[in-house]
Amino acid sequence: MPKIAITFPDGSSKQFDEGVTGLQIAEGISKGLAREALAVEVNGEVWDLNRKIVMDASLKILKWNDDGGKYAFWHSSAHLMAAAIELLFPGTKFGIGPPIETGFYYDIDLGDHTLTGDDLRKIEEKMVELSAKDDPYVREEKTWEDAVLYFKEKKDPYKIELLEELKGQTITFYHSGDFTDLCYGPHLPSTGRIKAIKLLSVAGAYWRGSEKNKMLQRIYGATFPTKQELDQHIFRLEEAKRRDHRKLGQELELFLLTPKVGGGLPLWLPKGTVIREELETFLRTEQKKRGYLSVVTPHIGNIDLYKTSGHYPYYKDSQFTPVKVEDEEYLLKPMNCPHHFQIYASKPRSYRDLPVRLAEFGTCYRYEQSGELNGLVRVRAFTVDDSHMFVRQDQLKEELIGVIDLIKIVFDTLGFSDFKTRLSFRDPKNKEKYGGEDSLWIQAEKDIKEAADEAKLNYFIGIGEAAFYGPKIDFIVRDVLGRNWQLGTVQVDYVMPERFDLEYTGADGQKHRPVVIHRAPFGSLERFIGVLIEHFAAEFPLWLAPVQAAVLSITDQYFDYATQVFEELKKAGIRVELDDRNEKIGYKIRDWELKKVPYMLVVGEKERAANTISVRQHKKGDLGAMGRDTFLAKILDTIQHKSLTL
RNA sequence: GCUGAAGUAGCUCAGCGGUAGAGCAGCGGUUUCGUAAACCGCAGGUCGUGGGUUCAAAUCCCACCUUCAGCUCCA
Repeated sequence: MPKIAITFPDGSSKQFDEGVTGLQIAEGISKGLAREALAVEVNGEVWDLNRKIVMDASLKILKWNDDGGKYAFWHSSAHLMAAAIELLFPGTKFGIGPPIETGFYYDIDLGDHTLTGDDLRKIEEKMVELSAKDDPYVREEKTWEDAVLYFKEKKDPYKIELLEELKGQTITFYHSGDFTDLCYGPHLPSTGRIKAIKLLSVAGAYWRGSEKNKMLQRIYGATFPTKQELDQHIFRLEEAKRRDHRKLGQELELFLLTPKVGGGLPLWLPKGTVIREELETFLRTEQKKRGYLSVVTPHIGNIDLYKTSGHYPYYKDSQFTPVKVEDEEYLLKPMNCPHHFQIYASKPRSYRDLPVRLAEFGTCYRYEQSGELNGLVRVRAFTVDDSHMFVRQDQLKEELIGVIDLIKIVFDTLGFSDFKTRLSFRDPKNKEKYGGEDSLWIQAEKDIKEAADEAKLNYFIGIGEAAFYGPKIDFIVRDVLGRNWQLGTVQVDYVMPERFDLEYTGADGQKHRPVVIHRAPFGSLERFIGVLIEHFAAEFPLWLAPVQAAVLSITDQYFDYATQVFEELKKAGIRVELDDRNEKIGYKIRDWELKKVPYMLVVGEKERAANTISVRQHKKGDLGAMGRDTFLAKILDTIQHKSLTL
């Protein structure tokens, strides 16, 4: 039997018979490993455990904690679900069924039948039944023609459509029990590995993601190797719901969304406005240090501005209908740029003046489809912490790095560590979607990449994610439900300066074009605060907390002293409230705990006599008595440093 | 916009053919209390809107509006 050499992740190497499988190798190492193994990585590719290895290879056994292991687990789970569906609903046509970040889904066409919660339960039960049979997942290679024939006989048009793109290639099928699917794998050794199963929801999804296609039914599910892990997962999902910014925003009176005003048009309540203003002040201060100039522009503008900018054709579907005034048409501004360009162009600029950094918290309006609206994270009126920076080509990279630095400071200050950075480039196959000369795009994408490299950003590249006028660096944060939201953004723009004929006079006395950087560290205050609420579970750091402290008197006999403490803190600039309700102290404490107020200051006989306050910290409990000055100095310090902990 | 689900008091929810219910919040009173809910009372709703079926509709049917989940699209 010929031998092959297998190299392990630790660098060690061992000889095996040719045709050995990953599972056999795992068994050779330990029984426990073989039990936990889900898939195997062979020369960087994820393979089935029982696929034969016929060449020298580097190899890693993948378990639950490896992405590749989870991927195989959920991929196999999708097949198991499809198998169950086929048994319960014969004739179902299958779309695609991939693993996703936290589970898997399968898109299916059931004809006229709409799935109910009851159906989901039945499918789930059937899956458990099939898992108990422990059928192996068997890989089979077929010619393209045989594959098409199979699905023609099975009358599965979606699979045939998928095959169209694989013409001429060797096709792989996977069988488990009586179910067969087109699939490049990899899969678990057998269905019995899937022990804990929960189907979560069913929703519509267009075939191949296009609005023009038929809508299929998509079933989302999650599976785990053990019941404990499933329970934990369900607990996490419920925990996440508790952090939902829409729920917390209502409970804590941060903002209001009411159909009486209109969908996606948030009203900021006094407590939410505190957060908003604190964030604005924070950024304004940082920007001042960096030479930004504040400007203010109106909420509407002549439609010609947007025709010049090119927003009008590109954004047509996402703008509100123009308003007519004395034969002129005005648009609710979908962006701030054209206004800022007019400010730049209002006087001649010298190369010595550049960079010019114009900044505004500018409210923009976009007509989003009703189904897109979502709390504060997707609205129709939002305020961009916008700036347009007019720079010379030779200043561009340095300015970009400066902007990235600012965004990092913003994210750091707020404790956002779990974010992704995407370099959003245009899709070269779809050039008509974008404005401007080819050469400008090549230059802009190069500039962005170099700046990102120099700023040591850990990024990935998103093809087709660019704005129509230029490439971007996007900062993306996940919300509690695992949805990704783009917050901060930096964009390089050679197109707009051209369209608006922006100029500066160079040292050579000639006219030159500036480059524009569009940037917004928060992205929009609405979305940012929405994500922030979930990030902190509305337990904000002291500098952002709408109410920083509440003074609670034990009984009404101590109202005078409580008022004294309250006035003193108020005078020092602390956001403090006085609880002089005729209630027991336990009641008041519970109330302020639920409001997530950082500090409760309890005063009664002892405190009045000693001229102190008893400090209780949110979620932490009684910290004991403290001198009034000591407490004030402590919280002023915490606020000033924007400390994340109390 | 599309597919599906849901709309009952400020909030959370029960009622699912026989003349609207609870808890919390609010208001009035009693209580004067030491670290997560004292007690008594009062008030509060054209049951999302409009049509229909019925002797009778929150409840059944239809349309529309809004919200939620997902898809598509985006800061």
